Amino acid sequence: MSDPTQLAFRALSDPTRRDIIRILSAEEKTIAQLTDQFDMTRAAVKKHLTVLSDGGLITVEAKGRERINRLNPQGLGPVFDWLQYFDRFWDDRLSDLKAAIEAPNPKDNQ
Amino acid sequence: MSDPTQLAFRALSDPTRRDIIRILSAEEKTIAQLTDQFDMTRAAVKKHLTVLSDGGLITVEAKGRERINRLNPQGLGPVFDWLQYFDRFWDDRLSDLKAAIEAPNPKDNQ
DNA sequence: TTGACGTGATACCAAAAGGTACCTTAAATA
DNA sequence: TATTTAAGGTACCTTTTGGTATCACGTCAA
Repeated sequence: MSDPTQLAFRALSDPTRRDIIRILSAEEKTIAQLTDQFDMTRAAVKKHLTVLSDGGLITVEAKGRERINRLNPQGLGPVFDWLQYFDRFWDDRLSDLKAAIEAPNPKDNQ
Repeated sequence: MSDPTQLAFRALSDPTRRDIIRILSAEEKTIAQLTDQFDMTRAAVKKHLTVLSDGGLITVEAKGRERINRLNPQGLGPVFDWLQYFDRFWDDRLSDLKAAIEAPNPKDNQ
């Protein structure tokens, strides 16, 4: 399966994965650090991270023996693209969001 | 399972269901009419409709022996609520969307 | 270099998801 | 009323998913 939209929606469909995303939105974490916050094994957390990575929602950087997991906000792009289809139901107000999302380098103010 | 956010994300996690939502955004349909547009049985389509209904994304009206399936745009509310958490990554521009979504009676212009 | 630690990979299991087949029920109509 | 047709319900099958257990590998530090 390689459709980015499907991969992103799938990644968001699990509550643990949504929690991980929230945690990573505050601070980058290693797998072990994330595991501390859940009642499951490291292997299970790592599987979720793989799904999130496949969905483009996080990036992983190997650093020594650790793996630093970071949120990739742009990964939500396909989700917003899809949702944007429903513009008409909200009077095109959703278009504003779409434009905002697509602005380059979301995190810095340009 | 009864968490509205989870039910909505789950409903969106399948490509067939997202297609159904798009179709219903153009026009209301019976189960049989929807089945015509997919390569699967009516029972399978009906299962997807049940998931969409559980997720609050569609409404179903019994009309004689038929069931009229309609899009319920407000059902996307919990999804936007969740996504809104990431405001800061887009400079609070996502807040505008949130406000738009939460305006009463989205479909009529008030 | 030895050991502890963080991770990757694999095998395995249970439950959920997506699908079909079949039967029943309800409504429109001849 | 009898027939046809659309829909619901249930049982069942297969694949995927979420989880554990276990072992191997690379890296850091004593």
